Order: sequence, then C-alpha cells, then structure tokens
Amino acid sequence: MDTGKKPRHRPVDLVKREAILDAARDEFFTHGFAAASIETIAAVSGVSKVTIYNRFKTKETLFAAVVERQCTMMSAVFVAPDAPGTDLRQQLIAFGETMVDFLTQPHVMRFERRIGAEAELRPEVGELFLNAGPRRLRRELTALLESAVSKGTIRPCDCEMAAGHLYGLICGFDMFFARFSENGPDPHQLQQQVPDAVDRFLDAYGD
Amino acid sequence: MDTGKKPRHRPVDLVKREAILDAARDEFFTHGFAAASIETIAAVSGVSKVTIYNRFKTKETLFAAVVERQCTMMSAVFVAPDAPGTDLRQQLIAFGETMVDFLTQPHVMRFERRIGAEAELRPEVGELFLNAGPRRLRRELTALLESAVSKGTIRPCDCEMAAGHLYGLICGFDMFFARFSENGPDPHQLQQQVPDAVDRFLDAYGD
DNA sequence: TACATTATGAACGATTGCGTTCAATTATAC
DNA sequence: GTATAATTGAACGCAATCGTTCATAATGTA
Repeated sequence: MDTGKKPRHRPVDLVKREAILDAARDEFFTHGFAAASIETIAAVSGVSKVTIYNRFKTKETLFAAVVERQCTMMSAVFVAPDAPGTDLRQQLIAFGETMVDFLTQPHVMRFERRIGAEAELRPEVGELFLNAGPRRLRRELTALLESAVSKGTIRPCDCEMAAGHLYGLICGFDMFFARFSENGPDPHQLQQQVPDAVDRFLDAYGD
Repeated sequence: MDTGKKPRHRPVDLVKREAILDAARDEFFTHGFAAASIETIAAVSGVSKVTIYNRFKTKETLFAAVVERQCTMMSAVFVAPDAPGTDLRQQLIAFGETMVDFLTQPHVMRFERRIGAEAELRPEVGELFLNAGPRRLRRELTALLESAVSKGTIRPCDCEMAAGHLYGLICGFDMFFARFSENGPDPHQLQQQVPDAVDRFLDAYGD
C-alpha cells in the first residue's frame, strides 16, 4: 500500500537507474561478465561507484538486473500479428519480417551472443533468455500454424516441427553466419528472402 | 630443410604442447579469454607456467594457437560424402546426419558459443572460424545441390539459397535453443528429424 | 663425464578490480 | 532553516593474475 505519504528527504534519482543499467548492458555484453568493470560502468553512466553498490548489492546482482530488463524488453515484442482476414501467405510473411527485423537488431545479436557464452557457467541465465524469447516465439508461430491447419489452409502436420521448419527456412545460413562476423546480416537482404522462404514452406506444407 | 642433424641437447617435449593446448582449450572456452587463468592452464596440463610462456609469448598467442588448432580440426571434418550411385534423398540424409552428428558434439557447441562471444572484440577470430567451418559447409552443400540440378533431380534454383533452406530445415529451432541450455539438443532426436527435413526440402525443391 | 638446452618452482613487481568505509555535499520535504 | 536521506570522491584492504627473473634440476647427445 502506497499511502502517498511523501518522505521528507531527497528521493532516489530514477533516471540514474536506467543510466546505470544502460552502461552495464553495454559493458557486460561487450566484455562478458568476468571482464566487465564496475568502475567503467560507473564512469560511463556518470554515477559514483558507491551509488551502484547501494542499489545493486554485487556485480552478479547488477548483471542479473540487466539480463532481466533485456528479457522483459524482449518478451514485450512478441505480439502475434494474427490479422484475421489476410491470407496465410501474407500472415507468414508479416510474421517472418517482424521476426527478422527484431533478430537482426545489433543489440539483440549482442545479447544473444553474450547469453550463449555466459550460459556456459550460468545455466539459469540461459533459461531466462529462452523463456523470454525463443520459446515464446515458437509457441506463437506454432499456434498460428495450428490455426491454419484447422482452417485447412495447410495440411495436417506436427505444427511445432513445422514452426521450426519455417523458422529455419527464413534464417537459412544467415543468422548463423552473422553471429561470427562484425557486420551482421544485411537486414534488407534477409527481408527480401522472407517471401522465398515462405513460398518454399508452402510448397512443402501447403494443401 | 631438416638436415637430420640431431642437436646434442634435450629435445622439446611435444606431448606437453598438446597437453597445454588441451587445458587451454577447456579453460578458454569455459571462462572466456579474459577470465581464463594461465596458472590454471599450467596446473591442469601439468606444466610449469614458465614453460607455457616459453612456447607461447603471451596469453593472446596461446589463445590464437588454440583457435587455430580447433579450426584445422574442424576443416578436416568436412568431406562431402558424394557417394555417387545413391539417390539424392539418401545423399542429403547422409549429409544431414553427418552434419548433425558433428554440430551437436559438446565441445563443438562450446567452441561455437565462445567464438561468438569473443568475436565481439576480436573479429579476426570470427573470420577464422567462419572460413574453417560454416563457409566450407555451405560451399559443399551448394555444390551437392548444383550437381543435383544439373542431373535434373531437383528443379533449377539459387543453389546457395537452397543450401541455406536445407540447413535451416534440418536445424529448425533445435540448434538455436541448444545454444542456451546446458543439456544440448538430443542428438538422437535431431537425427530422427533429418529425414523429415529432407522430405520437406524435396517437397519444395523436388522436380 | 661434459655439455647444451628444456623444464621447474618460487618469488617478485605491477596492474586491475571488487567491495567497503567515511567524511563531505546535495536535494527534497516540512 | 532544518531534518533526512541520497550521492559523491577519495582512499583502503584484499585477492587475482599477467608476465618476468633466477637459480636449480632434469634430460638428452657426444
């Protein structure tokens, strides 16, 4: 219960919290947890090191906070564009384009790369990420395909597997390659490949 | 020229070099370059720290040596099983199974995860990896499909894109998910999905 | 046995970085 | 203005680690 009773003292600066988390995100994702420097984070965010330790008990806590913020940010993105009325091909293309748009963002790619590495020693971080992003994505895509099956637009199949197939067709080698090169995939080029991928998917699964 | 002239002194212990590289691989890929400890590597490989510095000038040099060894190890694997005489479906299934077999090896997955992260600060490492593995893989798969096109087994198409499609169909979500969970993909299950993926590929590209 | 080189172990200097302490300053409510 | 809490800057203890030095031991050839 927030009694609205205002304390008679200096309030915490909420802007600073975001600044800290922003700087921490960059530092952690660029150098990794171990090599990240709290002092650098303090300097970049324009905040005293003590302030950071006042708000986040340890380096681990700060890292967890960063990951959590990124995860909620991610899960907010996946809203299935189940625009009824348009045909399946258009729906799948829209879905694919949204997905590609999202996945090719530099900061998303950096997030992915870093979580993959950190999960080596911190499995719970990997789980958090999976639940916030990939599993959600698969669930929604599967639901979309199940609805298509029930409408008879595509033939009956294991829709979860089909979702994986569509995802794979869209990404091809590109997302794989992009993880290891500084200049990620050309989002524009990947966009152009989406219709092709969807058409191959419909060749394979269409009625 | 190796004149066969034997030096009259204690020779270098070649076994130790491998031991060092093995320990270094584990340490680097588990903790990342920055957090890896040379002293741990020395202890695990049963070698003095000075010996390591005698053979590898710096930590960076040692890391580079590890990456290079892993890369040559990888490039040695990709021999296209272009068994002529078998039909395309069998050929693609064999290719897929070999690929899955290789990619799901725990030490290969750890290599991938770590290179992805390190490439953030060391692009040249990412390039090395790409040339040793993924690009080679794509080249061979593309060649296989081109030969299939010329034989009329599948219809004419952009074979490099088709190769990406086949790769994507085979991996689906699984390789993606596996990067973030401690228990990787069930290689057995992935194996079973290969024929399905190949059949969907042939649905889409078959003549 | 004498020699040449590799390998070891222990210690060192220098750096970095976490997390803490403390006195001083700032911002807000009353 | 005063009380209260947030924030700062500087300094500290402590541990880890890179890379080096050096005296000593081990291992091979001649």
